[in-house]
Amino acid sequence: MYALVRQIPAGRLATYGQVAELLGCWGRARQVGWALRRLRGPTDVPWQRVVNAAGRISFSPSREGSDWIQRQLLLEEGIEVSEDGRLPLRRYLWTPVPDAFLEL
DNA sequence: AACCTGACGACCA
DNA sequence: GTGGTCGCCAGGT
Repeated sequence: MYALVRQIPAGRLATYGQVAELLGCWGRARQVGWALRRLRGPTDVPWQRVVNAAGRISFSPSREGSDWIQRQLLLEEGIEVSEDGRLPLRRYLWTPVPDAFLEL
C-alpha cells in the first residue's frame, strides 16, 4: 500500500477508496486510513496526498494535528485547500499509468 | 463474546 | 449542497 501511495506525484491527489481499489480491495477504504494512521514522524510516504472521496481532508481530533499538517503540506504543493479542508479533487485526482499514453 | 471507535464511502432523503 | 444509515474491518475494552 505504501508503495502505491509513493507513486502519487507531488501536486496530485488520490482517495482512500481509490487506493484500496487499486490494490484489489474494493470497499476497504477504512483500512487504507488505518495504514496511513500508523505512519508517525518522518516518512517517504506522501500520505498527505490521500484525501476522502468528498474532496475534503478528513479532520479528526485523534489525528493530533496531522490533519492540519496535511493541509499545510498540500498548500505547499500548490493545491488550494480552504480553511475547512475542502479542495478541488476533480482537478488534481491522480490516476496510475497514464504514462502508457506517452508511448503512443 | 459483545460492544465501541475510527485519516472511509455508496446511497438515499 | 447536507445529513443519516449501513457496510466495511482492524484494534481496543
